[in-house]
Amino acid sequence: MNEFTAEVVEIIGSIPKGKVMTYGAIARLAGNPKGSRQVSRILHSMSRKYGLPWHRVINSQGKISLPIEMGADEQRSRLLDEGIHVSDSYRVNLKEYLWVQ
DNA sequence: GCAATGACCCTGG
DNA sequence: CCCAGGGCCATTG
Repeated sequence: MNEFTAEVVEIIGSIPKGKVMTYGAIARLAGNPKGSRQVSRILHSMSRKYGLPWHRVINSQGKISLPIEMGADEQRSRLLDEGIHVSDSYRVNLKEYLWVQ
């Protein structure tokens, strides 16, 4: 596992309950501003293995990016359980829930 | 080695 | 707010 991947895992693991972060922000903090797609891939392949809070990661539009068939509903309910409001159209208010260091 | 593939992002319109 | 187009880049086949 390379430096970037390790950083991404570290950052995602640091997102507190009740907050969310975007793919782009994570990529920037990990040192690769243009690696948002890689972040999604890492999430897809290693979230279970590293016990990462994958549900706290959404896209820059503040929407759940995970396709329905891949578990968007599960992600939505997990966020709701943490007190994060998610609209019927899978949108989250970033102003309110974005995790900024 | 080359082409296709994304849990993306930004800019306009 | 929604849509289209172009850009990005490591992983896959």
